Amino acid sequence: METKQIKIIIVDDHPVVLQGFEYMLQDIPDIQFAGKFADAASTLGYLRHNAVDVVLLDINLPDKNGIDACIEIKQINPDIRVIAISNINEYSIIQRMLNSGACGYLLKNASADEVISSIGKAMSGGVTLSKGIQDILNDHDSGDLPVVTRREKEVLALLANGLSSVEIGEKIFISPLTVESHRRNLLQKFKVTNVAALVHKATEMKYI
Amino acid sequence: METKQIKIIIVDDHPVVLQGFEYMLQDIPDIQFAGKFADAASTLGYLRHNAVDVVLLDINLPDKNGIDACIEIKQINPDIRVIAISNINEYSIIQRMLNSGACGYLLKNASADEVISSIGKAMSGGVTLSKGIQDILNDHDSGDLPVVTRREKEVLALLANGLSSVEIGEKIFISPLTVESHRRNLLQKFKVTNVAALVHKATEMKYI
DNA sequence: ATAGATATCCCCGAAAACAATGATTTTTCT
DNA sequence: AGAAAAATCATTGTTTTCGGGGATATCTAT
Repeated sequence: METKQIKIIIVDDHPVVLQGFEYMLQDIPDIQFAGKFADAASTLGYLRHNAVDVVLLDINLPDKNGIDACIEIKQINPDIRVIAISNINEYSIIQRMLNSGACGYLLKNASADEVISSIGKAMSGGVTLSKGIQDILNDHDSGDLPVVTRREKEVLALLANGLSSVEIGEKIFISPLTVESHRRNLLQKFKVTNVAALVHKATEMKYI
Repeated sequence: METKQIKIIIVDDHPVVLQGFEYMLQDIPDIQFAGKFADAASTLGYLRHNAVDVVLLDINLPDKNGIDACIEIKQINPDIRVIAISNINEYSIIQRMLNSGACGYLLKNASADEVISSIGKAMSGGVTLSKGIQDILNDHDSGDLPVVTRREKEVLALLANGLSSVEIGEKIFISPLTVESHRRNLLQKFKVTNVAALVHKATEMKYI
């Protein structure tokens, strides 16, 4: 009797990387390579109509960041195991990726063995991090990651587009005073003193 | 008699990509593969002490954007031919990369033939663009690219860090009034109405 | 149903940003 | 050397932000 194959797709905007992973995985008996995608939109479209076990998900996508993409994938089907792949070894990104439901974080220079074992662990409910990632996480107390609410995020994006508090208020039908509250909370959460720095920091941390 | 080999280095923060290019080029007789680098700092350090003919340069580097890196490479030695490699097919980036002295722009999914022919053309003084890139350039009038001066760029970076006009003035020893002039010029050049939008747009366009 | 988080709205005063011009001095390039 | 571009400083006035408070709602999950 044979066990069911693990259906897997890969999402990355680098064709080289897609090729590399496909080549790496195509001969593994337990793994069924089900597709390659270069952006979030096509991936989500596919996932809405096709069953998949594991998604290898890059953090840098052209149309959306990997964190939001991960959240949306989990909304479509919480059982899908998402493994983040990236070169970024910045604490804030890794941490938030895991908070968003990813069950692993691989660097792109991971070996084939490492990738395959991650997939195995992911299927059995475990979590895998690339070598070194664990160290990065340990070096930080988890107190310094801004947690922004839905509304705050909305305001943040509009601020980045140059709208004033009044304009934002008009746009999303709330009082400008409320906008200023959100704005003040954002400044506090990101520990900055004006919107310019807020936008910069939030962009770097991929909140926008 | 044999012609002199072309010395070439590759700069990219993706190990997979580095490997791919090395593999692709290692057996070409006219090409001497001289090194792989993952960031701008180590590349510039190497170039200051070693002669190189061609640099394949990624636009996304961890410590600096490819545009600035290219400018600095050309300062070290204007004879070095820089070929940009990237997935980004955004007009502003391509155009500015070429303005900065790059003599080619390849997408990362370029074929081996395409890469090798680009290197050849680069050595003979020509310019190569990947398929499709030329079309992108033609679709734009070259009027909409902000040209920022050195001082403006300096101010821009400090603005992004959250400094006020007064603070910036103190920091770079000019009157706050002058800072506001630069700031106003930046707002005009980027066609935005406040600093938040300026920082956002400038970051997207890799001016920061 | 009740606590805790989130979203909403309010007031005030100081500080900063923005808008519209204009002018002078340096640099830079041809 | 001369023109063009960049950098500098200035005036005046209006709008917006920011920081310090606080007060209700509304949602959410146990």
